[in-house]
Amino acid sequence: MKIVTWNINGVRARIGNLTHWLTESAPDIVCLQEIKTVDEQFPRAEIEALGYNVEIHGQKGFNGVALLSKLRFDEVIKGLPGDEADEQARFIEGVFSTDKGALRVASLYLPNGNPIDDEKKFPYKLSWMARLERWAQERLRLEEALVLAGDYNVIPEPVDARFPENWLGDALFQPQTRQAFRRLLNLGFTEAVRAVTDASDTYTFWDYQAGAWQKNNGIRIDHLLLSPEAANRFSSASIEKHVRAWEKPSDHVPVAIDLALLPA
DNA sequence: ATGCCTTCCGCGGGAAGA
Repeated sequence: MKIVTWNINGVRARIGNLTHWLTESAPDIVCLQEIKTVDEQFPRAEIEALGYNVEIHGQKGFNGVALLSKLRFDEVIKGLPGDEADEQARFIEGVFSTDKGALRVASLYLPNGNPIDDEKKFPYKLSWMARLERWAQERLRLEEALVLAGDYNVIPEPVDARFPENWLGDALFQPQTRQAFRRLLNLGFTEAVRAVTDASDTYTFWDYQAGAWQKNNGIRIDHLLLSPEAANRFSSASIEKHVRAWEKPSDHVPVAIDLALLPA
């Protein structure tokens, strides 16, 4: 079963790219981030026509996440618990039936957090990460195959940036950010890409500006975290980098994994 | 580092992104 995360940077602006990519890549489950639309304006019909079920947690103008799945949804939960006042649409989870039992997949869009001296933005990022850790701790107790995928806005290690020195003052590479990410991992997750390669040049994002793509000035910030039950079924991961060279690309590319699971 | 692009909203630049 192929599961992919992709920050699409506007699903309405990118619907042609998305349908082309779905046909080419043939994922079973897709975690989308930054759909930048309310549910009612999501281009549902074009995606359903390709055989996908669609669940959306949208928001006007920015943020917004979605799950696309060839499997039927047994359950859908929208929003990350822990702060009733948080109105930003950054989290959706779906549960599916497989030949090996339940599979839970979450699509997350972790706050950017810049600038770090803003009185709200970086604290919001860190508190969101703390909420995510609590959520993960609870979900891991279920002992399900769990894939926690999305745009984490975290550069985990220096090797995950072409020019790490450029990111020292950035929320994506702060010691507190990296520590919170390690705390999450240390609950018992396997980070899929780093489980199969320690290579540099495994980036998932290239800025639109200053010819970042042409210069390969990239960072790795889109991650898939696997519970032990998912990691035991995990065989491969790949970054679908060629999509960044398409016309009107997102600044992120799809990151895919394969799990030895079949629809029930 | 900033904002060299790009999206969104909505009609004119402003917010947001990373």
